[in-house]
Amino acid sequence: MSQTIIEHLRKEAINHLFSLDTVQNCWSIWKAQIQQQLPDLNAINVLDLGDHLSNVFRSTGGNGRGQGEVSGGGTAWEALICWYMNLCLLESRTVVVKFKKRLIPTPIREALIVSYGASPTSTESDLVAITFPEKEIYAGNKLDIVARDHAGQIIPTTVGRNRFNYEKIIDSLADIDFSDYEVGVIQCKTNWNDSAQIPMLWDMVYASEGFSRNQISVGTSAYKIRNLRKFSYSFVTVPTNKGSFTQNTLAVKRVQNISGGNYWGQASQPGVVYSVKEIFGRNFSSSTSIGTRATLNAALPKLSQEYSYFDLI
DNA sequence: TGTTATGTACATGCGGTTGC
DNA sequence: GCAACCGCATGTACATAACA
Repeated sequence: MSQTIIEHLRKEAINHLFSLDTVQNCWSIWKAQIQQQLPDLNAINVLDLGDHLSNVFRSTGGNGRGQGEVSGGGTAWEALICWYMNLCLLESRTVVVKFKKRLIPTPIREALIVSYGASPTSTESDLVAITFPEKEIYAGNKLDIVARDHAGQIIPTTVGRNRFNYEKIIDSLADIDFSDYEVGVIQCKTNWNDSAQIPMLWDMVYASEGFSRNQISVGTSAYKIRNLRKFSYSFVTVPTNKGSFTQNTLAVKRVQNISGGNYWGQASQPGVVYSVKEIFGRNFSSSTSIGTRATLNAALPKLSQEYSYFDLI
């Protein structure tokens, strides 16, 4: 079956999620919760899952790998958001990847590196949303892609036992088309208190692109985020901590103005926080020419076959 | 002025990833 | 396969504001 390089990456990204112990332990419970919210499988219902993700996440609270007891629970939240976003973005040009070196094109990874003096500090291991250019090569069969390395040699499309040569090819394509790529970093946190200053500060650093006096720099000489078509930084929280969230809460103020916006897994609260389902319209509107809803409606019937790796049906 | 309520910051221990 | 490193969540201590 033919597959685009974009859908190849999406499948790899989702398979990676399911390989995590944390996800495996939670998935059967989450799946039941998610299916409850989908009486009928259509784009509106799938997108509206965003209003219920916090409840889905909390449903695995008490069974040993609880978000309350075990540190590292943030992994579970990140994975859930990653799964949800990729489902909603099916067949669009945007893929959300939980930070894994092998899956992120090198040029993009380098553009996100923040250096403090001589030491590079990579961005934290959060989600990276990559919107690929609207070009023929990304829409066709991945095995038909003709890409060349720095020496001008054609890169073979498969290596080893017929494995798609993803890393080499995507590095080459991302290098050539760098200025047509859009990148969104999505910082996931389960709580919403002082930790909100982390995304706030990172957003400032990225927005400033470094402070020469303090030898802080963003990206490498070859790849800068300002050369991307678009860059955004977003914050998505559950949140697990108690408390009221109003326009005046410090934690809210901290993330209210970050470039990609702030979201949670519940219904939007005007002036305070958006439901995570709004992230598509706000940050990834260019990912499809006919709109997220229409694209998704066309893709959903294939969920039981071609896209069975989502393990929803 | 003393007490209570609210909000913010810190310290600890553990899981996941990456490099060797 | 192993070990080191990095980032995460929670509980609690601390600071300040509100109130009697």
